[in-house]
Amino acid sequence: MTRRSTVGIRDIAEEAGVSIGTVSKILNNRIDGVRIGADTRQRVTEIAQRLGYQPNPFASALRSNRSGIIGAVNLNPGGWFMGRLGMEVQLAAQERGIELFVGTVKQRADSVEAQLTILQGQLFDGFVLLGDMPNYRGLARKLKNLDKPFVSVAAGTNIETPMVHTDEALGIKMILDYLTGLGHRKIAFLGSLAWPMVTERLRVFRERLSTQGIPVPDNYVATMDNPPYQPEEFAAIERQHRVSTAHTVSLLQGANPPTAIFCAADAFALGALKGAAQLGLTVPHDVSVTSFDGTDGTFTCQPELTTLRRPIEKVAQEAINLLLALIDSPNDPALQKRILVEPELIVRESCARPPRS
Amino acid sequence: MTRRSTVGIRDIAEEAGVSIGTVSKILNNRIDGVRIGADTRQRVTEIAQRLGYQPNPFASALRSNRSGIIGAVNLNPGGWFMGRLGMEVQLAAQERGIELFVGTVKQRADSVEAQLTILQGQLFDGFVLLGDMPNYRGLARKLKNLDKPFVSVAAGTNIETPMVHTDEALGIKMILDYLTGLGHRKIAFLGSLAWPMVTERLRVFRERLSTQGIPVPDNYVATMDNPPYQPEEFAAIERQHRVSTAHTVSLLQGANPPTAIFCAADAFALGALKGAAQLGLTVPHDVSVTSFDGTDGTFTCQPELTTLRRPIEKVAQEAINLLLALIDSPNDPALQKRILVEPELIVRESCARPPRS
DNA sequence: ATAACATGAAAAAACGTTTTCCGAAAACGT
DNA sequence: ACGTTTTCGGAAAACGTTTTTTCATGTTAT
Repeated sequence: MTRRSTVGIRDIAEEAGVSIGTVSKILNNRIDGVRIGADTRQRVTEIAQRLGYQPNPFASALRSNRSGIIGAVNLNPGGWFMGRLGMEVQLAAQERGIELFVGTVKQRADSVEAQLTILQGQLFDGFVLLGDMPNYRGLARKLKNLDKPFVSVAAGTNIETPMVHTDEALGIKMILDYLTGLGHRKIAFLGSLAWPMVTERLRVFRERLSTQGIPVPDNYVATMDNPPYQPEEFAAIERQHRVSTAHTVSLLQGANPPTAIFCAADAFALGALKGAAQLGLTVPHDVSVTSFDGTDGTFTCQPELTTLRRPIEKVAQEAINLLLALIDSPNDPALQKRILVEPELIVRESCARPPRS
Repeated sequence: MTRRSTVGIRDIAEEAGVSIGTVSKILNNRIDGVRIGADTRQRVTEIAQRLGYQPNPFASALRSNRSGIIGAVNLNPGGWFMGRLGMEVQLAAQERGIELFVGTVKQRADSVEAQLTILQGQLFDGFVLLGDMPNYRGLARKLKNLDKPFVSVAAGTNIETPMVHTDEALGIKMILDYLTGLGHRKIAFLGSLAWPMVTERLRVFRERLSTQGIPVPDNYVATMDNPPYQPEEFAAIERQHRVSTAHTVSLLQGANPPTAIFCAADAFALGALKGAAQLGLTVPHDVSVTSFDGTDGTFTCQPELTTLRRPIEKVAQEAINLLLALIDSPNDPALQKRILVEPELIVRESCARPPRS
């Protein structure tokens, strides 16, 4: 019994007494053009089953020019939200029976370039680009030249490519309405401008409050970094935490301290909690804190954070759906769209009415 | 100017006036058998460069039977540590110039089987299996039948395959010595036995304390679940948190409460922190808490946790190194080894001398 | 001077599929 | 009965590499 390396289409053909072409057509459910008798179809599928046939993905991809694999590049895999998003996107692809190859990008710009090289290889039928980075627009332009379908997911920058994102403007409005509804008028912003996305959040934050006639003094905007982009910033959770703690301390110690702190991501909110604690202040009694994203860290802390949860599974599913549609019909103008999914406000323990001073 | 779909080896050959076989040999740095003149070599590489040649991975893999891609199956991608490990393993592979395909497994047993099907396809040259699961041994046996090189990473179960893992026995000893050094004699264990790994930690915990003559009463062992395995348990961070909070409360309210709580993973330690807080107790003044893994959540909390950090980057690198070696020489008996990497005790704020009662 | 060998490169045979093209037989219409 | 379709399926070409085999040229040893 010579151990044949693997069972191939050839073996099935032999066993069934048909040609390999026929087997291929049957196994791929080809309906176009040529038809196959029900009985042969039955017999062949049965034999393939019995022999435990596993198609050789390389031969198949080589000939058909479709790999059945899609790629993902995560621009910030170390972040809590983005790390999770990578996983969910994978799950979503799996659900649809598709292989998804996640490429993790290191925190250096040249690494993104390296990933691009990979994408240039014809390994993928298409890909998703997860997250945000400075000069996202430039990156997107390069990707477009690859002319392979891709969708941008959770990118702050607005570009003219298919994308799915949380409706952040709505989310910010939800948080702010909640806060003002509690009576807050002195609301500070805490975040890092190293991400374009946070810059955008700050813009919407200001805009929304100004339409409500609520002033945002400059010293209420506590940002960790000004552009230009510091590459090492990315994913440095610990540094984010330390700096936001310090910022919170000075925010609350300054003149005319805010009664609520709007944090642009979960990691900042945990910093705010710690900063308040260091001053001996109680959240939410002395100051309210909200976070943005709603990752696991928002309920393992004390007090548990009121947060705007980005519906990460939904985002992932929409992204995969859109990409697969795009792969099927790359030129369908109806698919050149933005999908916005609604976030959810999760009210927990970190907000209360402002203290009457 | 007809737009040729992609530039191939054929174009290079034409341009250089050599045969495609020659081009292939040059581009792959083949030294065995046939030699190539230095001048042609030079010329061909130069042309390949200029034309921006990207090899077709499918053609290459089809003929050579090596894809240059390795796979990873993460058995618990939702966990803080394991989620991170998946990313690091990928980074480590990237560092070595290898593509790594991470397969995320959903929290159901049949999903693991599904992943196996993928692995059975000849897509990968080898793979790493990340993490732990009930009946790991059975899984490993099936994987062995695939006869493709693989290494087990961070698996609690001891099997006879190449593996890399943290030296957990050492780590537990480090924590326990630290705790007893502070004067603790009443040390409780908090964790979930849904993972075989935690069961093993409990065993070592008991063993070590017993050699020190320190008793571990049954009510000091607070485990979330008894086997058999509850599939949904996996990755359910929130539930872990809630239950460990409750366990801590009863631990500390019971008769003869412990003065220190050894938590078998970070998520449990955050639960312990919250449980203590709910009783109005202060950590570390009233009770000490240690955690295991040292993921990001251990410093964003209050007080910051003293933890045993598993050196995740090191583990990932060793795993990739071992796997690549194994792919090169699958039968080298010297590679059938276990690699243990040393953990690190990070002392922060959550431990102190026991209160004198 | 001739056999033996080394060197450099061309030619051709894989690799396992998918796809295109073609033909035999059966079914159908007049 | 004779063309004309339809139905089912075989034969063979492609896909872009890698690998093996073969073939010219020198070059050295006898």
